[in-house]
Amino acid sequence: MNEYYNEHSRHYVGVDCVIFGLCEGKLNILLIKRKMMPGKDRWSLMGGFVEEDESVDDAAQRVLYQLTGLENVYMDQVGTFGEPGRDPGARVISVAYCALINFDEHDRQRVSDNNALWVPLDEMPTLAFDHPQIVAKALEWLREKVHRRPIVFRFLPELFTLRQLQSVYEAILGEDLDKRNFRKRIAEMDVLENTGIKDKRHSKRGATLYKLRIEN
Amino acid sequence: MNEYYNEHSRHYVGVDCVIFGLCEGKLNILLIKRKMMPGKDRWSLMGGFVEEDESVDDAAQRVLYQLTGLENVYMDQVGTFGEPGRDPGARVISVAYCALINFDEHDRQRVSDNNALWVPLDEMPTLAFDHPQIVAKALEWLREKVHRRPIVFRFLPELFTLRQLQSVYEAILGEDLDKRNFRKRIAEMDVLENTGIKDKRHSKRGATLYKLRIEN
DNA sequence: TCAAAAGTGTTCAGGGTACACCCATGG
DNA sequence: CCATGGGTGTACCCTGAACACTTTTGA
Repeated sequence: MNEYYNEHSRHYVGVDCVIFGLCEGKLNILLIKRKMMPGKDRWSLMGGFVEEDESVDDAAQRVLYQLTGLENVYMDQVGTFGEPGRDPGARVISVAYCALINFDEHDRQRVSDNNALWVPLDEMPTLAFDHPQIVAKALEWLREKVHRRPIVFRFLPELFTLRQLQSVYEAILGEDLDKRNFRKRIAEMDVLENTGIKDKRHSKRGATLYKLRIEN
Repeated sequence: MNEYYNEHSRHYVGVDCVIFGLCEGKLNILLIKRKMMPGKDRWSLMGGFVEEDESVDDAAQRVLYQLTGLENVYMDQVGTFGEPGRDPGARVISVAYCALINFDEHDRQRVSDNNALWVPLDEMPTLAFDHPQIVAKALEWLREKVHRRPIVFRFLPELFTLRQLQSVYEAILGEDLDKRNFRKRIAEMDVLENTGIKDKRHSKRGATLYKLRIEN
């Protein structure tokens, strides 16, 4: 390390995770009620700091693991937030990440240990700091991405019915979709494999269970 | 500041600017030849550090100003790069920004003072560090954004002809466009104002000069 | 008068949307 | 035998792509 670097300031760098999951047919977000200052008792995103020899992406994965017990989850950056006053406790530059997880696979014990709660998007409380902007940006990112990439499967179990899949899209986009058009579009995507198994939990006839073809 | 923060590491945070401009009908990028280690004598993006009470966005604007003399330029984040080894000199987490500038308005003196050069995209040398990935991401960002927002006007002077505008799109997208379809699409965008002035520098008949309507 | 760039509409194909009925089965 | 959710095809519209000729005027 040479003088060139020493002239400059160093900063705390954080990651904040916008964690989405599907619960009872609604898009939910995982929030924590802060136990510490700053922002004590206010709702916020789960965050953490980037440590010495850790990449920023790894820090996000670590924070997600800590809260949900999930590893190797698909996460994407939604933006970096670097206003000097954004965290009233200290200058923290934060990189925001978005994660899509399968609600049924996460570790509920960890969630409650972290004082966290799943909240439907339409009942979201006002968040601390600049977290409202972060969530807004994450949602925008999600709605745009959904049109281009088969990412919604992250919300579902390995096997799922077309009705379930449609519900996920409807929850994300916030609008009802036409069943026939939806199925046609999915078929054109050509990413599903019919398992031949029927799920009779929700109908007498039984709905075909599909899974995502491996390459996706 | 409390103990909660003190347990964590602090990092140098940088900004790297991918600066695009249009020169002789080609999309160019502004690169510097590094005068210092690490990466001495190699080509790279113009960068800088985020200082104590400066927002990350402001740091990017400052770096852009230093190199081009331009202020209040439209810049957008293209991503944050945080692998521990990305800068061999020290751990630097870098936020990459993309700027679209009007080539004719920039300060050439500053560019040469900074040992910088405009390079057409198709003649770009191999860049130092992870800058090749940064540029790739910026280009992807630009090509996608162009479809959705009227941003290409940033490359042009206040008054411009439709032919000029079409050339900008062609340079960005890397393909020729149909003149009539192009004009129809632009008309539908409904963001241009006909000034009634003719530019006779390139044709005897003269091409109508347009300008962007203020609200955009 | 001609070379050189500006300007202008129509046709066609493909994708997206609207829409209604039969199927299988458990109770 | 019927209520419940699963599954399927067609007609229309609109957007995006292909395509060629007339206008103006300085040299």
